[in-house]
Formats: sequence, C-alpha cells, structure tokens
Amino acid sequence: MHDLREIRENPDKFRTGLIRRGEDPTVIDLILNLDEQRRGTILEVENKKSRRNSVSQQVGELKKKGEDTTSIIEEMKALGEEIKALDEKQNETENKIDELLLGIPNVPHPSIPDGKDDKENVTVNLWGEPTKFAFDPKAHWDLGTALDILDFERAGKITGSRFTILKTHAAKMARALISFMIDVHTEKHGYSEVYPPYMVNTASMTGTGQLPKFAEDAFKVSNTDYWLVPTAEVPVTNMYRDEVLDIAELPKYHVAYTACFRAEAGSAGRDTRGLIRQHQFDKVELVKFVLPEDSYAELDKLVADAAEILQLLKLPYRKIMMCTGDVGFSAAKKFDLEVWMPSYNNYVEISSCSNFEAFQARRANIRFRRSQGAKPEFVHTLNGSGLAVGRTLAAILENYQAEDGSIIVPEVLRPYMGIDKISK
RNA sequence: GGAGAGAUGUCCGAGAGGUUGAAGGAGCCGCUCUCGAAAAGCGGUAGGUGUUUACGCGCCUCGUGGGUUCAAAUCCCACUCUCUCCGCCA
Repeated sequence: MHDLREIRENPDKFRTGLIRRGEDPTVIDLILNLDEQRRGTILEVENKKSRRNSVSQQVGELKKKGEDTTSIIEEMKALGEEIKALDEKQNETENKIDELLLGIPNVPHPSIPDGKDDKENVTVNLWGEPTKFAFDPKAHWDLGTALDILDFERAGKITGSRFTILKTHAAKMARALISFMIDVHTEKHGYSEVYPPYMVNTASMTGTGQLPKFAEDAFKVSNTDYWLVPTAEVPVTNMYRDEVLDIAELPKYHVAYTACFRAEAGSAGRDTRGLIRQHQFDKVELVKFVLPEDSYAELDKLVADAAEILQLLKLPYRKIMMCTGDVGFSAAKKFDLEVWMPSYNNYVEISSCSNFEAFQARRANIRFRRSQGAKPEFVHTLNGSGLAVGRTLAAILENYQAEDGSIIVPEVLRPYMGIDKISK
C-alpha cells in the first residue's frame, strides 16, 4: 500500500509506476479527488467536534454551579446529529479510498527493465551448464514412479489432482533438503529459524498483499477467518505487524520452513505432470526486515544466499531480473532463480527474491525508530525462497539420474540421508 | 466445551460518567552536583491525522466494533485475545 500523502504530493511517480506495469493510471486521479473531498469534510466535522468538546466541558462546570443547561443541551443534541451524519459520509469516503489504495501495485524500481510479460525478463547470469547425458534422460515423474518413491495416483485418490505422496527415499530426501537448507541459512548466513502457523488470519494476508486482490489464489478455511499459508512469507512478515522494532535488532533475518498451499486458479492445464505445480508443497523461506537505505544491498545478499543452496547441490541455474510486467504486485524489484530441468529442456523457477521496500511494512504497520524519541519509520521487507523443496527434489532426480534409472544423492545431502544412491 | 478473571502509554500500575491523553513508579534522554562515575535533585519523554512557512492549534486513539449521553478509559451490547480452574485430547 502507498502513502496517501505521498500520492498527493507526487502523483506522477505513481502514475508512471502504473504505466510501466501496463496498468491504468487514472485510479490516481480518482484517489486524489476522493482525498480532496475527504479533507474538506474533515475540516467541517472537526470544527463541530471541537465546539462540542468545549461546550460539553462548560456544561459540566455550569451544572456544578447549579445553573440551567437545558437550552445548551438541546443545541448540542442537534450538533451531535450533524456530526454523526458527517462521520458516516467520511467513513464511506475513507473506505473507498482504502479499497482503491489496497489495489494499487508497488512502484517498480528504476533499475528494472520495462516489459509486458515474462518474455521480457532479463537473464543476469548463468551458473553451471545444462546437464548433459549420454543417454535419454527421463522426467522426474517417470523416474519417481519407477523407483516407487513418488505416488501420484494414490494422492489423486485420497485428495485430488496436484497432490503427491512422497515415499521412502523421496520422503527422506525432502526432509533432508529442508534440514540442509535451514542449516546453511542459520549457520552460514545468519538467519534465525522460526516455525510459524500454517493458517493465518485475513489481516495477515492483507498485510503482505495477498488480499484483497488475490483471494482466488488461496485456500480459505471454511467457518473461520483463517487462510492456509501460500508461503511462509505471510506468517513470518506478519510476526511484527503493528510493532515498532528496536533499531539495534535490524537487520532482522528469519528462515522458516512451512508447507505452502495454493489454489492455482488459472493454471489449469499447465505443468500437470510431476512435482512442479502442486496445491501443497514445501518451501524454506527467507524473510528480512531492514533499514530503508540498505534494502537493495540486502536484496543482492538474499539472492546470493538462495543461490548458494543451488551451488552446494551442484544444480545448474540462471538468475533472472523480472521486468515491470512480471515483477509481482507487491514487489519493487524481483530476481528469480531458475534451475535446469531436463524434462522441460529449460530452466524452471525455483526461487523468487523480492524487495518490497515499505509496501508491505505500510500495510502491516511494521516500523522502527532511529533513536530514542525519533518518529517511527517504516522498515523495508524482503523475502525469497531458499528454496522451493518440491522443485529442488524434482531437479535432483532429473539432473542426478543415471542410465539405469537410479539417482545419485548429492554429496551435501549424504550426511542427512545416510545413503549415496537411490535405486530399486 | 463449561466456570471465572483480565486487556490502560516503552514497561509496571492507578483511574469506575465531567478542565484525564490519562496519577504514581520504572526505564530512557537532558541538565545540576562531581576530577569522573554512582547516588541525589530538576526537567523532558505515545501514536495517527488535519491545518500552518513556522511556533502552534484542532480532531481521533485506554483490546476491536457498535450503542447510550450535552459529555465515555469509566455505563450497555457483540467480538477477539490472555490467564486460572474443570472436562476432553495429539
């Protein structure tokens, strides 16, 4: 969410941001009009309230002296009605403004390229090379089914499509990956581990920007105000909602493992096979709360922290900078890491690292103070996958497959798995 | 699920319709004293919003949302959360 005052003072910045994203900038003028209306009413209603406050005080004094106050009270009754009517009008206006404000995406950072969609994203660099095979490599869903470590059919029976049962070595490898990733981030990169709830309330979903605009992407728990988390970003970022953080604690880094739940509305027919696009998947997420002036340096470090997992697993990947058309609603700048997936003969997103600047902090009211007595300011928030576990598992199965259909276990996972090869 | 208690500023804690945005204490900041420190003394110390070049002034906020009243932290209703006891339970 943006600061109404900032929009008032510098509307062109926001118009330009919308235009760069390919969206309609006239919403800014709509807001400016409503704001003007709103401020006019404030003046009017506050004058009346001021009068009521001082007269009410006098009433108290007069009554103490035993004087007659009936005519004043009559007058104040009428004034009260006027105030009530104006307050209602004011509420309506403010709700309309909020509704519009909540629907406006973040302003893209000047450094990111203009573009319509993902085709205009920019490759920043490549690490490693697409894996070469002396034989015809298989897709992970075929490998996993043949090894009896992935079971798509029974998952379809017990739940539905886009769910998978991981069995034996696959289940253990998922667990190993979660531990490995969290260990690297806590021990080497300085993140503090949290294990949050998998359900969050509407206020939290609004704080990070999933709501109100993207309700159809999430699962709502019926008869409650709760949503299944689409990413650990939501609970972890909202840990500090409505708090003023001590500047000595900044920057604050958290790493969290959760299952993630996504409705995948609008993805019907895409990535229907395998682990790539599931309604439920595991993810280790990195979340940062930082000083505004540091957030872009912190973004680079965040991407490097996520990339290091891929390097340690020796999985080839590339780093992509998202263009204005693909940067996402809440982000000002975003890098994706894409891992080489032989079955796609292409790179597939495995991590998404964003700087939200103050966009989420303003929605969630997360602030800090530069010094004792200073005005609170909004922090900048960032997050990134470090990494998506299901896709990592798929990438390992495919990139580490041998001709006989067995899978070599990446060296860094062997201490966690106790074996060096998965075979029949 | 049943019974009860509670939610006040950075923290503890008073207040129970009328000059209370809120006593008192702690913390923090500044000053005095001191060679320095401690102690002591004095002063300051919420957020949001509107207006103003500025000093300032106004409005809102005592868990959240409604209501009663000329006037609500204080009365009424609903909800949320926390704690205690009982029941159930991984």
